[in-house]
Amino acid sequence: MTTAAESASKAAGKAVSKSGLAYDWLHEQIVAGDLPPGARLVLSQVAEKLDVSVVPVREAVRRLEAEGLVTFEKNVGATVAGIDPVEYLYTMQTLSLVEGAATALSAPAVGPADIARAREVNARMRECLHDFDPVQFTALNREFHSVLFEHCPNPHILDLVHRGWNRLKALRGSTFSYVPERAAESVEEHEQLLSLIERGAPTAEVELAARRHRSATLDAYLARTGESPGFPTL
Amino acid sequence: MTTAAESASKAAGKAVSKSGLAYDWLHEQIVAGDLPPGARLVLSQVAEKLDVSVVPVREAVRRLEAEGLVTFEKNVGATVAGIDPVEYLYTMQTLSLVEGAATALSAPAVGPADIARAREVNARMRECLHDFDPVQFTALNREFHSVLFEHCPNPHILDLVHRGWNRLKALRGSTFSYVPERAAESVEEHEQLLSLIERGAPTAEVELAARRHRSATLDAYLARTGESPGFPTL
DNA sequence: TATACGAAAATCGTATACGAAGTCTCGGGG
DNA sequence: CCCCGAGACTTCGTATACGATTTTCGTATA
Repeated sequence: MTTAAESASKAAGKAVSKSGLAYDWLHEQIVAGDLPPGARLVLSQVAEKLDVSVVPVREAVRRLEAEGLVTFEKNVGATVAGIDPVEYLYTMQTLSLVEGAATALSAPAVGPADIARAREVNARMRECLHDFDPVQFTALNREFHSVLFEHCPNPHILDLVHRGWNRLKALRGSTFSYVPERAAESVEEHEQLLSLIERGAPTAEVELAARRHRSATLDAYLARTGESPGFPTL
Repeated sequence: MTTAAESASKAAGKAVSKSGLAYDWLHEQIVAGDLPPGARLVLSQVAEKLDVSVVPVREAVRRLEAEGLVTFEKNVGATVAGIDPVEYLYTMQTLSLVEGAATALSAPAVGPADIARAREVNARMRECLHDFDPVQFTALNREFHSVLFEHCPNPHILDLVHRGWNRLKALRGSTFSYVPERAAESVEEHEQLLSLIERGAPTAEVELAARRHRSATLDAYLARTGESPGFPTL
């Protein structure tokens, strides 16, 4: 018999312990959107599905809670977190902060090969613009930015960036995932960002540009919904 | 009989579950420095000391791991994290990033009463300068900055600030905790920071000042040890 | 003496079992 | 018809037990 656990293990190829297996499986399900926000996670059910006991599942859920991907209420249960609009604002603001820094800190280590790769990805994003393919566009967008921030030498900041992206990705399918008005602008800003990095612009300048690039999406979202942030912006 | 668990519970007054109890106790021990970096945490021993079983302790340790306060190696055990100098650099850099943002975002909500309180704390820091009392100075320093960033409306950023401070506090007693050359400067910069906030300076300006205030301590540390960061700074 | 090997101890990882707390349902009363 | 309470049901929280893995230490051998 082939359990869901085994296929998850095969897919990720990195689960070493059973708690790690449960974590990987749940993380994948949530980030991929198969477990939508608000979905309930019953420990015993997950345990049975993965053919493990509840203890490792419990541990996995607590880890996901620490990442902000699920909320865990005492004696009630775990639910996939995320649909609160204000939470979206917080996440975007935090991501704009840490991603801006990560991109700036990465910049000196970004070589011509990385630049070329990013340009290629950006070109494909342009195509998605014509084809009206938001899903692919979103995926490419993450790939583009990954190239720019993955060389960040500070692992803490890099980890925060990953967490922010994962939180956002978990919201795909919800209202916030894609702001059409921003898509075209975004592709242009990507080009400007690459130019800055290519010419070795000062760290502060790259940081500001990268931060603005993201917070502009937040602004567009706010403009579209007609909401006011209700708190200061960076 | 009075167990260590009960006294910890009484001290914090917030432990609801046993895993929460174990977490609180370990967190307090680590942050207070009673469990120095490198100390080994054996689950069964901690469990016995707190008069609970190993399962809640295990969960507490994983939570602490997520915060970066302990490292947990498979089939080996948990140790209190922290003495690596490069790790100190990463932590300080991250803290300078998030604390700068938190302070800037707090600024509009900081009222005259807060300002007055901060001034009072800063005055006491001046006294510590004369009395050569680094421990008290460090404590007051945290209190001072708490007043400035605790109004941060974004809970994610605020949480990151708390984590950073806790990590640093856990290192007290190690080489990094106190940079004498910075103490005097620091008190002056506090005054400048208060002036900025008092007059309602732009968010970006407050952020930069708060960030610089912290990263300057990092620079002083590097200057003293003669080390080079080996990676870009913000 | 240094090193390789093996057994024993220590410690973690997980399964199972039971108790505690919360939630839902259904029946009775207003 | 609506409100409310007792019971059962669901789900988490923790304890205990056992297996798996690593480390340690003694011993024999080159």
